[in-house]
Amino acid sequence: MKIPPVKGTRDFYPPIMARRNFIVDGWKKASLRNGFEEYDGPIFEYLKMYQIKSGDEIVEQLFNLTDRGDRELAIRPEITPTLARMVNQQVNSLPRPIKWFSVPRLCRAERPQKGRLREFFQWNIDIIGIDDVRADAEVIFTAIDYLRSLGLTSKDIKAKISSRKLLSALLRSIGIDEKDLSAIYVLLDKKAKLSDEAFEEMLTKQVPDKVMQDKIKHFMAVDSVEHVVIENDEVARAVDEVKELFKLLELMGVADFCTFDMHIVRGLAYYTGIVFEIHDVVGELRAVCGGGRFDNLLRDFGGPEIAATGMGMGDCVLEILLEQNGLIANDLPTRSIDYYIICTEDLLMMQAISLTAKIRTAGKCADFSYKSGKVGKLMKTASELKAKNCIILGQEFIDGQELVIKDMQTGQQKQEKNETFITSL
RNA sequence: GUGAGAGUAGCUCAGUUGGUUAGAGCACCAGAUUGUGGAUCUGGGGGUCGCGGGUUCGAGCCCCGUCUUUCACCCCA
Repeated sequence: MKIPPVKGTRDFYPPIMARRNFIVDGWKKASLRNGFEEYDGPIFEYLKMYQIKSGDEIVEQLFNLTDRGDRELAIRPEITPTLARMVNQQVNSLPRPIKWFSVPRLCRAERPQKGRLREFFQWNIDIIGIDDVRADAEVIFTAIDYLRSLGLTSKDIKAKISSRKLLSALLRSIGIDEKDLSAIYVLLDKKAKLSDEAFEEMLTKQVPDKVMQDKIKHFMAVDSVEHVVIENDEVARAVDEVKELFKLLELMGVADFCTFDMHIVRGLAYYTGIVFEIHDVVGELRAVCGGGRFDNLLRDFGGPEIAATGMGMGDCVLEILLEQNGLIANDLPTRSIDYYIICTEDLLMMQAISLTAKIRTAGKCADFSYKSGKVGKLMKTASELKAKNCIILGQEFIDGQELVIKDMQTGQQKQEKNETFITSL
């Protein structure tokens, strides 16, 4: 019986696995050089954990199960709740700031489409315990640092940055009620995807007052934080914070990657301050990454009120972006063989295996051919395996324990006593 | 969950108005090649034409259903 792969999943054959490792290794390196420590949690959690922030609708988007003890569980669709749980558990003993990263495998039962699958990897970095835009700046910098290290430039990608605090202050300054804010956030978040007419219509439904509508459209059209009209102290403070953030990003040398964009709202309710998304400049892909400040998260998961900011970057959109820009090879090496051992006759096979084992024991990568025979054919195999060196056991070995060692790059070969070679490793 | 396109060898695809035993390139295996590598040539293996049903004397081709996939919508942590 032939069983097909499950919808929305990927099989990582060695060449594809090499690409995944290229991405994941880059994430880990970027995290570590920016001062983050790695953590991970279980691949499933209580279903309830994901309902706290997102409500019951989210259950349809989750892979959930009931275990034999009747526990309602779900495969993790994100790692932030796990992070909140883990930090809360040890909150009094963890040194601040907590700068943690993770590259979890996540599952969401959504319909697959371009840049979105049902199982994927997502790089998460979070800074907990710092109520200051310096932390937001560092999160944004780290994301850009990674993308830049792969060869993407400010002509390819932009970090669009805004502030929930600013938006909230502006909306309230024109008389929007606190309880209507989240509905308007959702609408504004969609604006880029809607036609002007459709947006107009939805806005009218949400905010019937024509004067208020115009005010919203007016401040949403602002293209620089410098041009925000200071309505009151609260707006002024929010503006100052955004200005400070841009100053820091300038200082960190990534200002050309960053732009202020009022339309970045993020659908998620839990953001409380700076929010940002990184997009391809062409704008045909969904966001490469998104994040922001969520100062209430730990409290919402039963912990103390501690400031937090972070971001997530999925591998699907990123891979498309890298592919489009020719920044990820499709023939990345799947292994690296230092020595490939071949022998011309079957009676040397035992010696070949013994030699291979000795090289491996010495810490070098070695492999041997299961077949003895024609040197030309076996060498072709060595070549296909991209072995750095090929060691031939033949007449020279029979006559005097001599190995023929060929450098596959230069084509030069030398002869060496078996014992001498092994001790030199 | 809604809508549209696609599905033929491991991969990329041909396949005539429906007509005998379904093809090519690449990949794989072997030989040419009895001690020196990415080439060339020759040969070989590999298919329930996604699956199920229907129309027909006859279906890879037409119709229906279903699964998968691609793209868009909903959603997007």
